[in-house]
Amino acid sequence: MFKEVPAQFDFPAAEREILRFWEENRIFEKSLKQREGAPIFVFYEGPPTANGLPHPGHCLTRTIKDVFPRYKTMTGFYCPRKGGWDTHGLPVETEVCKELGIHTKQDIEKYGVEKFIHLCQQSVFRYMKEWEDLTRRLGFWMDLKEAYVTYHQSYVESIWWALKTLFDKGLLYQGHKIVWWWPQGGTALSAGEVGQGYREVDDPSVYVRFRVKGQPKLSLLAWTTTPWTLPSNVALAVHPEFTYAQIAVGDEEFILAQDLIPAVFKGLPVKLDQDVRTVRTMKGSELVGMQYEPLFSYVRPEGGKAYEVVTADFVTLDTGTGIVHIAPAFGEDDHKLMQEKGLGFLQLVAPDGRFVPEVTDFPGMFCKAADPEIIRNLKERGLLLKREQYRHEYPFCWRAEQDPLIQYARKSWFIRTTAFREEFLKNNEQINWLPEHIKAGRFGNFLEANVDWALSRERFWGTPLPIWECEKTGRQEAVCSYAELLGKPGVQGTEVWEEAKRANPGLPDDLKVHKPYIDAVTYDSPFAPGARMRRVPEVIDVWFDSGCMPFAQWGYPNKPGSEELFKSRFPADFISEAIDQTRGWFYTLLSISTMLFGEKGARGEGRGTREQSSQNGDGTFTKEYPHPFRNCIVLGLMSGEDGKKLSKSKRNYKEPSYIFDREGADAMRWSMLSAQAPWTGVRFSQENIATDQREFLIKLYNVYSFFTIYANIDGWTPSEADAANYQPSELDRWLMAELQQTIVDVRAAMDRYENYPACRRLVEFVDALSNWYVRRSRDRFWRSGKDADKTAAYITLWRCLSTTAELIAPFTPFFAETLYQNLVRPHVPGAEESVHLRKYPEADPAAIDRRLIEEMAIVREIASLGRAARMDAKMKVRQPLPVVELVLANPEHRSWLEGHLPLIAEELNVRRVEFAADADRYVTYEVKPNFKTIGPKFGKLAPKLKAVLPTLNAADLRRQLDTAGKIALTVDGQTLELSPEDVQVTLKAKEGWAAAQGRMVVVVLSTALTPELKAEGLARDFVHLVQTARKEQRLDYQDRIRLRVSTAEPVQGAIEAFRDYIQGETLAVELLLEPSVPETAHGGEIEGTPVRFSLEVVGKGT
RNA sequence: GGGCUCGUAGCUCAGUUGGUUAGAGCGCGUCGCUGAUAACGACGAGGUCAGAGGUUCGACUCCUCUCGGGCCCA
Repeated sequence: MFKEVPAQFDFPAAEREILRFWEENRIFEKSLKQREGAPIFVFYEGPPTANGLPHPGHCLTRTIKDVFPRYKTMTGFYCPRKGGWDTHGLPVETEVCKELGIHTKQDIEKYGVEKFIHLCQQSVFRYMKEWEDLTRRLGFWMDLKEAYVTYHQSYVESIWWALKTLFDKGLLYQGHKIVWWWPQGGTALSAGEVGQGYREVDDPSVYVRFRVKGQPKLSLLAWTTTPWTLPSNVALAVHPEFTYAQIAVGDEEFILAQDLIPAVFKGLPVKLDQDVRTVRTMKGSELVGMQYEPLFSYVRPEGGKAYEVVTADFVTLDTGTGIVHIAPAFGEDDHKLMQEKGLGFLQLVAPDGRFVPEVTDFPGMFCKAADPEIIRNLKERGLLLKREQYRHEYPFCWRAEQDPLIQYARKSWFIRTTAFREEFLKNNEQINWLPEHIKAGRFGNFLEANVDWALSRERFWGTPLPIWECEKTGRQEAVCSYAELLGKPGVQGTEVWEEAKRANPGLPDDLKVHKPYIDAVTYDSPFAPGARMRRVPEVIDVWFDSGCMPFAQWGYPNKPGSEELFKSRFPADFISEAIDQTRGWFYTLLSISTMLFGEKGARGEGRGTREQSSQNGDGTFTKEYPHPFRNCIVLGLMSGEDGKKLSKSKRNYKEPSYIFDREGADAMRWSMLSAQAPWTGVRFSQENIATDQREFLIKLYNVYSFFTIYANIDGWTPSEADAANYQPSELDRWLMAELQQTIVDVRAAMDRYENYPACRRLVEFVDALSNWYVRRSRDRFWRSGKDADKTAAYITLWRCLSTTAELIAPFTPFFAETLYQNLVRPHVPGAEESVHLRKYPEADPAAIDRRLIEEMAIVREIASLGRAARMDAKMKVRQPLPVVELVLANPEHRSWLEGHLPLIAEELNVRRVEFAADADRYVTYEVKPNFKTIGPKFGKLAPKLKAVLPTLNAADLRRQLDTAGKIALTVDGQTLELSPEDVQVTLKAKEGWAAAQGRMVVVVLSTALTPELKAEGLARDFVHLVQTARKEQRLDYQDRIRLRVSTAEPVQGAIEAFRDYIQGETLAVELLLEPSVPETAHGGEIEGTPVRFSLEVVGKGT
């Protein structure tokens, strides 16, 4: 017996039970264990940060990350899945700040760095439970116990190793450059971080007069959207090739780009044609060296020229005046220009974003907040020409959304990634990106435009930059582990950590490699006698942490045993994250890996051959591209139910747990996997999840339920004996052929990392199973008794469901388990404990009868057309008809169909199916060209051929084709010869028949009814009424009944005539025709004749 | 301003190397079937495949431009 399957299935409850089963029996662990020694399939988990709550978008990520490892495991690979957590950086620091109610860097220092770090460490796993719950409930199999954690000492030391490697090669350097600066946070941010904080804002945009020296009436007009940088102005830039005009307006004169005059004076009370007079025009190059009076003269720039016009190629005519205000402290172009032209430098804003005291008009004001004051000041002094609002994208801190970033000249640490640009591209070229356009598109472009990585952060909770500096000489060296540090001569300061640990024994030891403890550690300088080496104060960009995970997750190379682990699991075969990681994780992984292990890596110049790594003579390790990942699915961003960004506060999505409790995890997974390609930006919708569940899981469930009901009635279970005597019907063979083809197709798609086509194929199969096989086989199961045919049906359906359970296991692991535990495990000796310990189905090519599949497709089309014809003729399916005639477009199909006529007859409820003897009565033929073949063959004649064909006698053409195998005709004076594949013969049903046409066949119904057929129709109607009543009375399937009927002619006669049939169908041991039946009886009517009947149970079972 | 990407039915989405008749599901309407079914089937309405050019015998598909959305960058 199979366990009874309830009519109403509670997916969530079943899933919870299966979760318990998996955990109690350690199925995941076993699935790994049994593949030890098999070829490895390497998966890298991109670490999430657990200090925020997971949302539906993470369900997509985690589903995709789960389905391929599961698939690979079932297909024979060993696929360990080590989890990971990203724990450092600004996201953590800002969360802690919010709780403490503090904001700026000074606040943190006042609060105490040591206490602050402790809070950061404690907050890292704030939502760990939610993440673990989501992971577990979704059925994402992942080793969370052994997860790597980026703040752990071994992880940090791996990063140190990487940084030391780069440092020793001169690839890690300190530079004075313009960085994106977060004033309140007191640190620079990387390109990746800045990119996450852009927002559209209105900024002031001002046109300012720079008075030319010695000519108080003449001004150079410049434009800027950052008035706060004006006090730090050093020069003005013009384009050497543009034409500039000196114009007189009233008693004033201006210099600006000629083409921009209309735009600049727009909105001012100046009529261009009347009030403006051009004094002279000149090339930008002619303005070079012109001196002007500074707007503010708090401090004079140092180190070079100041307050004069220079040329610059970056000047454009898109906006502004064609004259650009240059402040080298606050703009990248400006800074470069300073170096090129030998300009002076002036930085009147302190690192905290406030004006320095020398700026006496606005001392201590936050620079951006001072904009209005500066504008007012300029206006009062007559230096402002015009002021507008300018709407543009401007970056804010990605973690403190109210804080604008500023471009700011600062000394910081950089990685010379630009030296590896070509290598990055070469590596990228070898990666299989899905969708493909990422490679040359977004990611490739990003690599092309590579800039040196701004690595350092002047912050607290991050991997400390492992560089110690000689206090006397300033010379530096890098350290790759705590142990190495302790081995240095004259080490001091470790007691700071030891004391903290003594005072607070609960402190994790990992903290000793963090600030402030690590900062206390100093040692004797090898560069100057008596001097100490002290660590530089910076920590590093958190994104560098995650990019190190291929080796840092193992603690490579410091940790014993890590080398083997790292090298055997490098590179990853598969990773997947959303598209926002293009400049995030995808980049950090690729760039770090290329620099460290690339063919031309920092570790040496050694080369391995393809698919080979080499241990070079100097102990370095390089690897052929691609690495560190071969295949990458880039997911689309998920939006909320309203199509907008997922937003907790807008509540535009249902919590994942809501779906898990309603539709279940499988429904969620299935929807993510089957509804669209994963890189489609998908709109999250509970309704769609429910729909997708109906389309597949519920349909499959119904088949499963059907099977168990009847198998239990007949006491059928799979047995060797039955299998040995398997006599499949044609329908059985067809279903098995479809199943095998499905296996082939699903495997092929999954091998290409294409879950979507794989799912569509499964949907198609389950539809065929449910809507054709089961429907057409219902009678075989319903029949009483047991025979070889019925057994064959059980075997077929059972095999099919069992195999389907295996096929869907990676996609919907819970329901697959439900099926397996009931259908297979108890009934097959030696069956694996779980479907997830099975091998993925392998197709049996011998069972794929392509012709049978095609034939059945035609049969299904005929059935569909027959139903359509009945509909037209208003002839319901219960009414048997004498004959249906088929007219085929392709006579070849006749032999195909001959074996299937009984099936068609039954499906269409007709006595006979015939091929029309006189087809021309019912149809006309049309011969249409097949452009796919005639296009290349005849070129320009093809459309003319199309025009000619309908003018010819189609029946003749068809005959020619039949007899001669070709058609000869003349088009445009040229004789053409058409072969059978050049044309398509189609049919059109003539008016006046109950007929329906398809591409290949016309189905004609005969609607002439004999009294006998009519009576049978009535009898069937009656059966229908009784069956409905049985269902209403909730009778058991096998209950025997006594039927009392009261009706009139012609129904009464029909019932009498078909008494045996009716009793058989309704399981009525007695059928009594009576003048009247009790009031409580069922009532209805058949073709206008009233019928009343009652039924009572007289026996159970057979 | 630049790059990438998307624009197909009321909604959510498919659409294989270009082939002349563009599909599915949901929703809507009509009809039908059902003792596995929270179902199912048939039919119908609903599309200038964002728009304009171009290449081609032939364009939803390839190219160019424009418009609109998204993402990324400046």
